[in-house]
Amino acid sequence: MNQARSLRIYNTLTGKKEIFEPIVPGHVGMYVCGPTVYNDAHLGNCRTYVSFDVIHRYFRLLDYKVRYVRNITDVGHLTDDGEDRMAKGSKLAQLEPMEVAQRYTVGFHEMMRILNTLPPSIEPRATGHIPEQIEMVQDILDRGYAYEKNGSVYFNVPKFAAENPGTYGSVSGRILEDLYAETRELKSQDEKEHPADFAIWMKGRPQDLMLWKSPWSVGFPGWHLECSAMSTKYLGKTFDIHGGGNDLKFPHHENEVAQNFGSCGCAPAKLWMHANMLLLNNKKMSKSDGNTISPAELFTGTSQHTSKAYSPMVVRFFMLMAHYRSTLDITDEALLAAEKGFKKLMETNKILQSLPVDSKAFDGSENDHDRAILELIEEAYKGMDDDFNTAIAIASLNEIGSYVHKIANQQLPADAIAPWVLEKMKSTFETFIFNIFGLKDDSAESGDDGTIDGLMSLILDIRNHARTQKDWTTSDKIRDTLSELGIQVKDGKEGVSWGKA
RNA sequence: GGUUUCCUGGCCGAGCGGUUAGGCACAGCUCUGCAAAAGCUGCUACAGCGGUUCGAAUCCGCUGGAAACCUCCA
Repeated sequence: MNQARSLRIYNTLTGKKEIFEPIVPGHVGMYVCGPTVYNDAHLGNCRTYVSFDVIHRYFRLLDYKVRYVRNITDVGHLTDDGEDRMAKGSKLAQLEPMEVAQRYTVGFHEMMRILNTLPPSIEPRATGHIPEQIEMVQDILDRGYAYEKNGSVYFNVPKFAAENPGTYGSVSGRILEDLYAETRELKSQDEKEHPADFAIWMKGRPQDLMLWKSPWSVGFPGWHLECSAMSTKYLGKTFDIHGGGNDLKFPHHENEVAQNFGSCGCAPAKLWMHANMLLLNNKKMSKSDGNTISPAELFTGTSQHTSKAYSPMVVRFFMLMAHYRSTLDITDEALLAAEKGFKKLMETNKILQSLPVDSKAFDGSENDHDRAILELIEEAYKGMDDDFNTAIAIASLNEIGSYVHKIANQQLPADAIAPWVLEKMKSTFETFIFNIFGLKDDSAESGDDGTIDGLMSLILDIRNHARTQKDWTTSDKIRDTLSELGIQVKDGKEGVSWGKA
């Protein structure tokens, strides 16, 4: 696998798929907006990070050196009542703000681990980059795109937009005139010269808990500044990809672009990627309005919205069945279908890997089956090349799986497929399932050291013996009892196997 | 109110002008002591109405429905 493949990625800035061309050949710099750690990660967050995890993994598969930066925001986001989120969380729980941040950061990491996402290369925290943010505020002031009022500093949107045509609104598609018309008089905007302006430094009030010294006041950085400052620090002024959830387009990403542009005169990212929302009850999942399922509820089956528990890998697979730019509706039926599909794919892979390869029969020949399979393999990669279309890739694997079963069931002779093609099928499955999709077999976990396998093989041995004696009472009792325990006995042509139902 | 997106078979979901996407469910068959598992076969849909085109789910217009953003959210 190499970078010769032509990768097309949808760019929010242009509204089109573009051929990906890295700024530095062989390298990818990618920044993804991370979570604000003031409460538990919810499933919507997970979908975005799973999406970017697959993107990260695919770049790596293509042999790019990826620097993947995903921040932790542990300061600076105000709630609608004007209170800092971190402060609010800490007051409720009688904790230091950093205790709140720490608790939920740990929880977030744990969730990312459970969902088998690779860690980012750098995970900077907003509170660890206050000097960088102050510096950026100063740069913006120096370039004349901000003004100070009573110790707070505001970004001057109209001036910036007028002097830099085509920048403000490039991410969200918003037209400044509409913003003017629409921005009604909201509370506490008295200091702003224009309603579209936004704070890049806020003077602290007595009730604020997280405060830093700056040339303008003792206060804290603005809502969007940390991403601008940290992406610049670790990826440079202009880098390849900036990603995040769809709901961050405005105002967060729009203002980020303005800040970066305003401080250095250049665009931060060439390519902006946005993952779409996870839906529940046909509405966006949202922690603020309670329309949400926590991952824990999903994994334990305690949500009112689901009939049973779904494993993290089933949830991950469910997410991959849809394209990252589509909204995805979470329903019990859809999860059930994903669970079946996931188990079948994993089972198919097991069977495939156990098929013997007759290496001496290599003669470079191809028949129709071979060509069809090679075509399907190519389609799986083409799907990924086309804006990371995991749905296409999964469909292709399923079709290849059909050949696997036909051979395993001897509906197709073992030599119907050339050995080298069979080898390629094996490696393709391994690559896609584990390296690209980031799935893992979680059916057999529970820290078992082979005891269960041994017991099962003994039990199935006894059953088999009973069957040869035509002792159906005994053999059926074994099968039925195991079934009650959630273990399914599978009688195949090649012998008996078992799995958790 | 403004901006934008979406509307695909029983369900989920690809699709970006011309082939059956795929999965789940369902039905029939094969295998099997019975069953399950597995396989095979079937199930051909694109909100409605117009238009462009040799040809449209795919492009354009209108109508209807839904959602997102415009305020913190992935």
